[in-house]
Amino acid sequence: MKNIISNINKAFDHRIRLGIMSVLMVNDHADFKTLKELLGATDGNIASHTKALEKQKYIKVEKSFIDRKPNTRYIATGTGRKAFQEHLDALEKLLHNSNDLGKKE
Amino acid sequence: MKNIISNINKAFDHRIRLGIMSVLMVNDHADFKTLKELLGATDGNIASHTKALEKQKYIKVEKSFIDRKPNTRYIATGTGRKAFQEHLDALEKLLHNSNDLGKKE
DNA sequence: TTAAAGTACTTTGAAATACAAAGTAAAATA
DNA sequence: TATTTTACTTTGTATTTCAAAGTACTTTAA
Repeated sequence: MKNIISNINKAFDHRIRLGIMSVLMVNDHADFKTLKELLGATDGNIASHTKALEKQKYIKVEKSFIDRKPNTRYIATGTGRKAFQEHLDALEKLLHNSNDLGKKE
Repeated sequence: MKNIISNINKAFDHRIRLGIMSVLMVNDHADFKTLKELLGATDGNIASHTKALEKQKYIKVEKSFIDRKPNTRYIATGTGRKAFQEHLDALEKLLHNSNDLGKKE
């Protein structure tokens, strides 16, 4: 490993994306409105952050109509789950392991 | 609590700032070059991220000369340590607690 | 002793990202 | 039928991130 943050995934740097992934790890899906409320974010915010995660193939979108109204539902992909888990492991290491300069690796 | 990420500190969203704080939590100080090497970042990068943390009073800077060369040393402040610990607690909660939509809070 | 190379940063300005306001389109309500 | 609400999407600005270039020395080497 070259540096102590090399396994921290840039895609999860932002708290809203962290929140979205964290919700989608425990629930097999969540819709636009739910994410918006859970995260206290604006519409445009949810739209752009989900789009970013989608672009990375970390989540996928399913559009349908529920009660005649459009519904956008987000689901974590296998790739996304794996990437997020690896990110969490990296975080764990960064935070609990020694970045102690006294120790040589 | 209004939303599940309300206690996540925006100042620590970025992996480089996360890394800097994490290093400064276990070591009572670290200098510019050390941070740069540990984090695999460029000079300008370290300069701007430390400046951001400084602006928040989360770290402080001590400038001196070591072997006739300028040396910039960073130290986490009490405020910074507290804020970072709270951030970690919030992360812990977000990641391990239930954002399970099946459960009402 | 001066020229070239290295060290330790800081500044800068372009590129990428984040944001909320405004826009769209259909549904519910009055 | 008009008005409001719901569920998003688009847009333009504002902010942030980034590394290249700049500054101010110090060290080495001729």
